[in-house]
Amino acid sequence: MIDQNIKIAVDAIVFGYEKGTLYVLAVQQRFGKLTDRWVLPGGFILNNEPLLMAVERELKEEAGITVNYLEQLGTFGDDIHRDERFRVISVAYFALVNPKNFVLKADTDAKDARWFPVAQIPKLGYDHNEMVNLAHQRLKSKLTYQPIGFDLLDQEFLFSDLENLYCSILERDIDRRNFRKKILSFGIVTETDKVVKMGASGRPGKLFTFDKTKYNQLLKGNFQFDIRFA
Amino acid sequence: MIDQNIKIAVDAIVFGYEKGTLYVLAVQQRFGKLTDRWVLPGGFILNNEPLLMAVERELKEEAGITVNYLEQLGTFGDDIHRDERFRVISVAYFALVNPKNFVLKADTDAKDARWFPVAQIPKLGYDHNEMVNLAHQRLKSKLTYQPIGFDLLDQEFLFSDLENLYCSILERDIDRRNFRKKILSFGIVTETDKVVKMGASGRPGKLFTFDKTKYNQLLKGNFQFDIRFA
DNA sequence: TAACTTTGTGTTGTTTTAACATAAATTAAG
DNA sequence: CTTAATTTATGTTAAAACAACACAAAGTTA
Repeated sequence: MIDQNIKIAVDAIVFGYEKGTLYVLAVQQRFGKLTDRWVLPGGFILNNEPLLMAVERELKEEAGITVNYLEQLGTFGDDIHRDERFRVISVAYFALVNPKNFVLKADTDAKDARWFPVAQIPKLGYDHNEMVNLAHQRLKSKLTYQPIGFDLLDQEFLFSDLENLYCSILERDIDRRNFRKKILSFGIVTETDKVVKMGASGRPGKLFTFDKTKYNQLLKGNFQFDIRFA
Repeated sequence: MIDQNIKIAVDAIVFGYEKGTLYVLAVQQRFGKLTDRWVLPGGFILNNEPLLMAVERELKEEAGITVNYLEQLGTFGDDIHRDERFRVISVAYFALVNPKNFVLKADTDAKDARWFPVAQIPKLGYDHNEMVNLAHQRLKSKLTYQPIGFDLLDQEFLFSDLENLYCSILERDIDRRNFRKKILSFGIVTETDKVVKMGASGRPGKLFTFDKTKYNQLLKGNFQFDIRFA
């Protein structure tokens, strides 16, 4: 009665940030015709597996990572001949992770797994470059109205780390003083009593943490996280 | 090799607005076990049919309408037993239409098609109530940062229509004077020379139109449509 | 012709934002 | 050990945006 020959896959665009550079995770295919080419981590879902679980499983299998943040990005299925064997519709997920927390390991399915700077992503298989672009846009816009930047940083961070993250992802200058004032005014970032001397010279800075509990409380009221200025 | 027994469907949450009330389109199932129950318009996609095209086709078939605005909302597939026969994953689309432009007709697949006020949506089949809720939220938030309200109105409208639309969808009072000032300041709404006497008494009002061309021009710069105030 | 209804417009105080400079704590170099 | 360099930390001010508010104009109804 219903004659559909379509398979469903999930793919993940995993962003990592380190020292001023934004990275995307890609894996090298081990199986199939086009072995060796780079693609986003992902794969077919199992019959009884929820979509989110499928993404998490694939990330574990192909790169050995667990993410800090994960949300659905969108479903790509109009490229009807993206796979030669049958039509594939892929549900793409957008993920954030702190690369420091993991050593990438290409486990089961992937031959290799690597971080590529977003500015230098190779030609990927399928419509994956398109997905990365969409995800990148999403990241940029979400950064301004949701406190997801913290999911890319260490739990304890210097204010300058946060500031640099915003600058480099949004690709523009931010006034350090206004930025700090604004962020602190929300009351969702708290100062620890730890002081750390970064890299080389300069005055040591205090470490800060993101207070998620406080943020969730505020959300119940009509608080709006919002960072946008020149 | 890949043993997937999953079917893919599309569903649409179609919003219509008329005289202060926001409506959602639902259709009554004609086929299947659970005949007569209300669901969102939608259905299985064809093997070679792009997702968007599938939605458009279903809307045509089940209700005889074409929409003004259509975008992907999200993919719902975790409710593994939503259909008894096999797992169904559904890509939901969010659509806006002006109900005046169409007479609903339940064509091929549906027994009936009706507008339900969002405040009084019956229990729908599958996870469709959940979809409606998500879409409703999306509508509310998009209204503030994208000029999609116009897709719910006539091409020529009174300022009070626009204002009432915002008030009723966002469910709050808006200062008429500040609202008008703000909208006009964008320069994307132009005054026609037509004057119309609404309903009964009161001073006649000028008709306005949304200048989409101008809006697209502005978008190329760094214009941001944004309406949010008390 | 008076009361009512709806459209149309301007001002003002308050808040938010943008722009900007200097002091404090440390390291590196001479 | 003194000076230069580097990084953190902090406050002020002018300009812009926002919120709150009231009254005149054009028509209809009683």
